[in-house]
Amino acid sequence: MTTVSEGEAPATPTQGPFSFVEAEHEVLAFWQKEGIFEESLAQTRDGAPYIFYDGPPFATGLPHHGHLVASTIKDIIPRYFTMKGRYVSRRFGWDCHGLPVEHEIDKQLGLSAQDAVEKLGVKGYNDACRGIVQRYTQEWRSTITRLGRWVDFDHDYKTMDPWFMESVWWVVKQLFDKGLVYQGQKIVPVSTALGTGLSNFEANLNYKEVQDPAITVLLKLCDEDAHLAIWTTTPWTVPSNLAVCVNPELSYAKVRDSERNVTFYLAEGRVAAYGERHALEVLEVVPGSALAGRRYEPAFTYFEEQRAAGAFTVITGDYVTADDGTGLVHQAPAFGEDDYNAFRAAGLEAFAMPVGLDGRFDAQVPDFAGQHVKDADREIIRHLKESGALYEQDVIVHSYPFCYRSETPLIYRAVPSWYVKVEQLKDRLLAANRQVRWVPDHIQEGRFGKWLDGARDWAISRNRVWGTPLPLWVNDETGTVHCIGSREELAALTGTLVDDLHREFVDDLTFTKDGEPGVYRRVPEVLDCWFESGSMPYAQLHYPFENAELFEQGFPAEFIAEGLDQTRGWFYTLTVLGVALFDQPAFRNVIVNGLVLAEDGTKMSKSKRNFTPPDDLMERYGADALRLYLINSGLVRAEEQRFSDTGVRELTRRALLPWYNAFNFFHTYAELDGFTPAQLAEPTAVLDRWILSRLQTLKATVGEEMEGYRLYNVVPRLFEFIEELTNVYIRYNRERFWTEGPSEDKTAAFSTLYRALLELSQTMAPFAPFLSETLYQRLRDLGDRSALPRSVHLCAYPEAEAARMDPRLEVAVDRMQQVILLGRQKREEARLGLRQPLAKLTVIHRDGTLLDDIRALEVELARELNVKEIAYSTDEGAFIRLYAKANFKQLGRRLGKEMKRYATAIAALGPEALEAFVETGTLELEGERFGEGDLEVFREPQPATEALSNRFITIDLSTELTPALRQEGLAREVVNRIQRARKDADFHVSDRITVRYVAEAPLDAAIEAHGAYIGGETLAVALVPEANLGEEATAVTIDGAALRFTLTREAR
RNA sequence: GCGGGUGUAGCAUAACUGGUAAAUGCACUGUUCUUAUAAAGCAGAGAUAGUGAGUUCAAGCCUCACCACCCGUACCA
Repeated sequence: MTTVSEGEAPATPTQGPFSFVEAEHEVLAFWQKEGIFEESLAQTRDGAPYIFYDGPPFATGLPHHGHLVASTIKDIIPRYFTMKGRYVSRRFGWDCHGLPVEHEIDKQLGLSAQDAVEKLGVKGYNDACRGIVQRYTQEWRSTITRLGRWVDFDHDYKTMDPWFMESVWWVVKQLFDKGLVYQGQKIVPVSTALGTGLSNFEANLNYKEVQDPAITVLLKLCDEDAHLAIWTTTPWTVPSNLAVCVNPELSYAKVRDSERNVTFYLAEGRVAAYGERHALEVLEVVPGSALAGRRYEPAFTYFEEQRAAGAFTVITGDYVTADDGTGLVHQAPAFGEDDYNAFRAAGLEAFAMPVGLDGRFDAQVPDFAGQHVKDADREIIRHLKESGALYEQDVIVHSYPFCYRSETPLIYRAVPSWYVKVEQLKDRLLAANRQVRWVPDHIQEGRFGKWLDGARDWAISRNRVWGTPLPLWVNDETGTVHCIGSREELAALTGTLVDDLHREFVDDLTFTKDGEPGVYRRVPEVLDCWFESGSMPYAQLHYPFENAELFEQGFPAEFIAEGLDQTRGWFYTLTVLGVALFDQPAFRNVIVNGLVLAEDGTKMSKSKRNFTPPDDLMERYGADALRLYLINSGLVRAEEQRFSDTGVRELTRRALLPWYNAFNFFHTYAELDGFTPAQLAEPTAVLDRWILSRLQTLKATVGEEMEGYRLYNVVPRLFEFIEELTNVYIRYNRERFWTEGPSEDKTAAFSTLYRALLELSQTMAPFAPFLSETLYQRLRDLGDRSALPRSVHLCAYPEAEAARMDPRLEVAVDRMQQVILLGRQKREEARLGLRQPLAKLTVIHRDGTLLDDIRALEVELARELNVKEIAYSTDEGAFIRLYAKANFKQLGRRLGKEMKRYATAIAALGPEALEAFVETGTLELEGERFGEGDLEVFREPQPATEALSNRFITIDLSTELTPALRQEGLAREVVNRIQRARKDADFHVSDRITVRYVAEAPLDAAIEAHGAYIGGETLAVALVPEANLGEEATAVTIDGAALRFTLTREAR
């Protein structure tokens, strides 16, 4: 064993504690000052393009944890492929239109959208929206940049840019020309207080338990003296009743109520329920199909003219059940989506819409005109009672959606709407989806595939103001629709060339066509903002007006990444438009991230303050730690995850800190020794070759995982490598770096550690871009700076080198570590601390080559286990016995049902049979022949030996203590106590001391015998026995013997 | 209600095409250690794998049912 026996102990690094956060800020400044991002693009400009689409976030809020996850992914993949030589342009996008912005305005003004537009005008309203859209851009830019994401903010795209909007118009026209656009009615939740339709999402925000009337109404059949019994909780829709729906598969009973003297039909399954309150006699049971097509008289006569269009007929629908009500469903197609769909399915044209967006009846229903529908319920019920149509009146408690802003009940109501025929595209959508690699893959057939499977036509129009106007002009006489696909076309038709396409610029533009009566006027709607984000691949390039070549090269995109919530959002709209326009998916690879929850498992919520804001987090732990934490979680495969600040800290502790410390160790001694990369030498030492082999494995596996977009497999590999680098390589090799004067071995050690640290920084650069850069720069500073690129991010991604791989060596080191484990175990059993030297360790394995490999690691082994001598033996028989287990995987396939029997027989095999098997490699047992690999042979110690083994290797450690060993152990204990006292006294590591002591036997003899050793270890110039030590002396007990001593610092 | 996902030690996570002592980190208990480390090393204890059934020589993994949680969708007469 070598120790630093004389001279100065190497100085510890002089800098204060390393601050990851500060270092990251320095790196950010460096990147910016030197234009490294731009350089990385310039450098790869001629490489194969790797197209990445950035999904635009809404510009109305600040970035939250979910954005950090997506941004981390969106940074890692592009950085990786850039280092692979691909040209990865990245521009940031902003989603500017849509409800959130309008809500902000409405909130500011305290007005409903309708009132606000009335007050400000379309132009004023849009100007207000425009004004707030960019409110948070600076915060976004700073947070995203702080996270280390490289993306071009200066050449961003905004969905409100006129050129972007023009491409969106072009997209609409493509669909229009393909006959995929039509007008229909969409049943939407309407807030009558705000006078506007809401999205389903908004409607879902505020459900309440309420009481509503539930009435049963009888409708007289035309061809029979009987009625149809319908049940509804919205009496106000009864005046608009146009049909009754039955399930053709259900049985319906014709019953007679003798008290009321009335006959009616209801589902057979509901007879019992109604029978509880009425005396009912079943006259006849018929299938629903028998009722289909029959006509009846409506309860109100306001829409008599609709009879010609097929109204007041019994239609059929599968959705009808006999779970509640009467099993006959009242149909008001203007007020229910099911109703509307059933009407379309039945091919009925009839339609009645007597209610305005304010929820009031209009003149079509004179009896209730001007009344709000909810207020009219009572009077309608009274009318029905008076006419005798009301059979039963009840109250039901159910959950019902309320407007989340005005707290009034929502109503469902038809709004004329423009649609894209998605259903017609379904097969092609599914085919396109099959060409996409999803991470995680279950989304392809699961969530997303199922969503496509159930796709409905897409309502793309919104009755809003702030958005891209729907480019449809309708002839006010003929009803002919003209779709405009560019500013130029608009100019050609209207004579006005506009710079902006928002409503205030195009609403008033009209045109006529030769030989056609009437004037073409624009429809009032704007586009669903999802249509715009779906158009992003084309519109961000202003395709086809500009960049046609660039676009065609880069479509579909190689890669996108967004949250699971985009299944119905961006993923969907991208796919629909990609298929509609080009019959292709819009992206080839997609990583879907999951929802970030607060630490308590609930949603992150600003009001609950159950999370640390992203910026604070990064200033406390650093962005690298955060990035690694995020990608080491289920978040990068669409699983939800509780976010824990301590988890981020943990990443620092487990990965970044040991990594930095490994570097710091290297750097300290490299500087002292003047090591430069110019001296780089090929190592020969076993552990050198070993750690470099492990480095190759790291590079190979990380590369593989990245090609499969499995970010979640990277950090575990990093942990492994860091662990081996610090706790094996450096720990076992420390002394090689301490030795004084030049030596080949020292140069090899420096070379190895340099190479490992340099390539580690390159391998980790996409994931932990800051620390990688910091360490890379400091490694680069050691030698000729021009020999390496200016930034780690300008390096080529390192590839595994086959020549440096040495699997056999990796096994040997693994076995050595097992020997160390076994040795410590043995010491533990014998209650012998590591400070007590032991005489001899014997490593036992029948394979002499393996023992030779281990012999190469003898120095390290002896030091780690504190033994004087190491012996090797291939004579396993003397120490252990063999036992065997069947290799289930291999044999199970061959033996099938016989497996169990043979497994038992194999387990019962004696040592002799196994010796023979190991010798010859074959074995015959109950008529079955077993070869190499069929059995797994394990070792266990012979009873009555001191040996210890695990499944792979065996040791024998002599635990006998000679007086000499004992004395040496005591000397080490003394060293330990003196060192602790030095530390307590705050002496510098290089301070010389004098020790005065008084010791009982046998300590006194040990100190005398090993005085030189003790002095060397503790830097004591003298060890002086001193009988009269003062009170202040340190008193300790070693092995029952007392020792008192004082330390005096020598003048330097 | 419907569709999808998840359920592994106190907590957070892992395991190749089903293959036989269920892995890791934190926390816990014990222990060791001054010369890179905001410490670290080693050992130990702790899991009826949500519950129940099925398929199989063999199930944490496949199938079915149920339960719980999450997401989406619908709330409808």
